[in-house]
Amino acid sequence: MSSGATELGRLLMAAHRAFTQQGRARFGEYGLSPARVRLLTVLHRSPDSRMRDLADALGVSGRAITSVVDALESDGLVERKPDAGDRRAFRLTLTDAGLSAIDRIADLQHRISEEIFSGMSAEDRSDLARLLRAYLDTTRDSDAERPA
Amino acid sequence: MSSGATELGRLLMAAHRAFTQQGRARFGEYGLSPARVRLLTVLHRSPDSRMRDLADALGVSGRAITSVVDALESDGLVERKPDAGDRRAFRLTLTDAGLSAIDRIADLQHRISEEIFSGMSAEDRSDLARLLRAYLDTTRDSDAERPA
DNA sequence: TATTGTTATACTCTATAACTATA
DNA sequence: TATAGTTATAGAGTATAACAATA
Repeated sequence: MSSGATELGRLLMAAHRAFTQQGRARFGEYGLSPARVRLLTVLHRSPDSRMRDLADALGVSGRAITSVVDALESDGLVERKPDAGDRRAFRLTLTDAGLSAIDRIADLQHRISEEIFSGMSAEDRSDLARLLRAYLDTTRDSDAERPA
Repeated sequence: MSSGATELGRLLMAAHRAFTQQGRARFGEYGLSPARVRLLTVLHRSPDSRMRDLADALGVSGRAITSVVDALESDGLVERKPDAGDRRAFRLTLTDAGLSAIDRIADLQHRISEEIFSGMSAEDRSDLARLLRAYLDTTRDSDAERPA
């Protein structure tokens, strides 16, 4: 079954596309693009992160972080604050509006996901989640081996 | 377990990201961006498509198709040919170089997928493929109900 | 010297709107 | 009138490279 893996890749791409095309419009109503949602989510999990660390966590260039943070800051969702121990760096914090955005994101993710996965049985959903987690674990390992 | 669906959405996003970040660089070496790969693949499955039909199949605007086709045509991978029955329209065909690109795409997808999913057992991989297919079936149904 | 974050610049992908040529 | 595809224009997201300030 040598084409199994190829098929998996295609399925993963197709599933992602189906999922995001449903969600993009809903998030867009609140000015929440995928890149902004990802940065806010990571920042919420790791408060007071430096921009450099966010770039690493998100797997993008430092330049990309500047753009997204500029946009989020001008929308009042995050704030740059000087790093006490390193005057080159900024610490990012979520404003109250940013925390509200986090709530809205969680709510939207919940509702959209419920809608979108409602056609699958509970068992299939939990199996799918388990297998995706297993996949992510293996890629994280191979990433570590391949620091490039 | 009301957060199961939310978790699934996040996992799907993360898995897609892990997958594409591995593949993007490899495809990029051949000038094959995601949008170009998708168009070539759809065109290969539906030869002599009109641009309008490609836009619908890919779920993007007509404008986006013009850009991608311009790029592919200037790289010599596709050709615009007049539609015999409708002088407003073009039929797209893959050139020999385009067919070679299709072969390269298949080969790369195969190799990358093998690498990336090699950490999972054969059983987990086939289960994951089955569940992704099940998910895609349900979204295709709900798309049909929601022609928007 | 190395690192943090910025500015400068450019590319891909996408969108809407106005337009031309046809249907 | 409606449709196929284009040009004009714009915006998000990303990248590399050169730079400033700091480590």
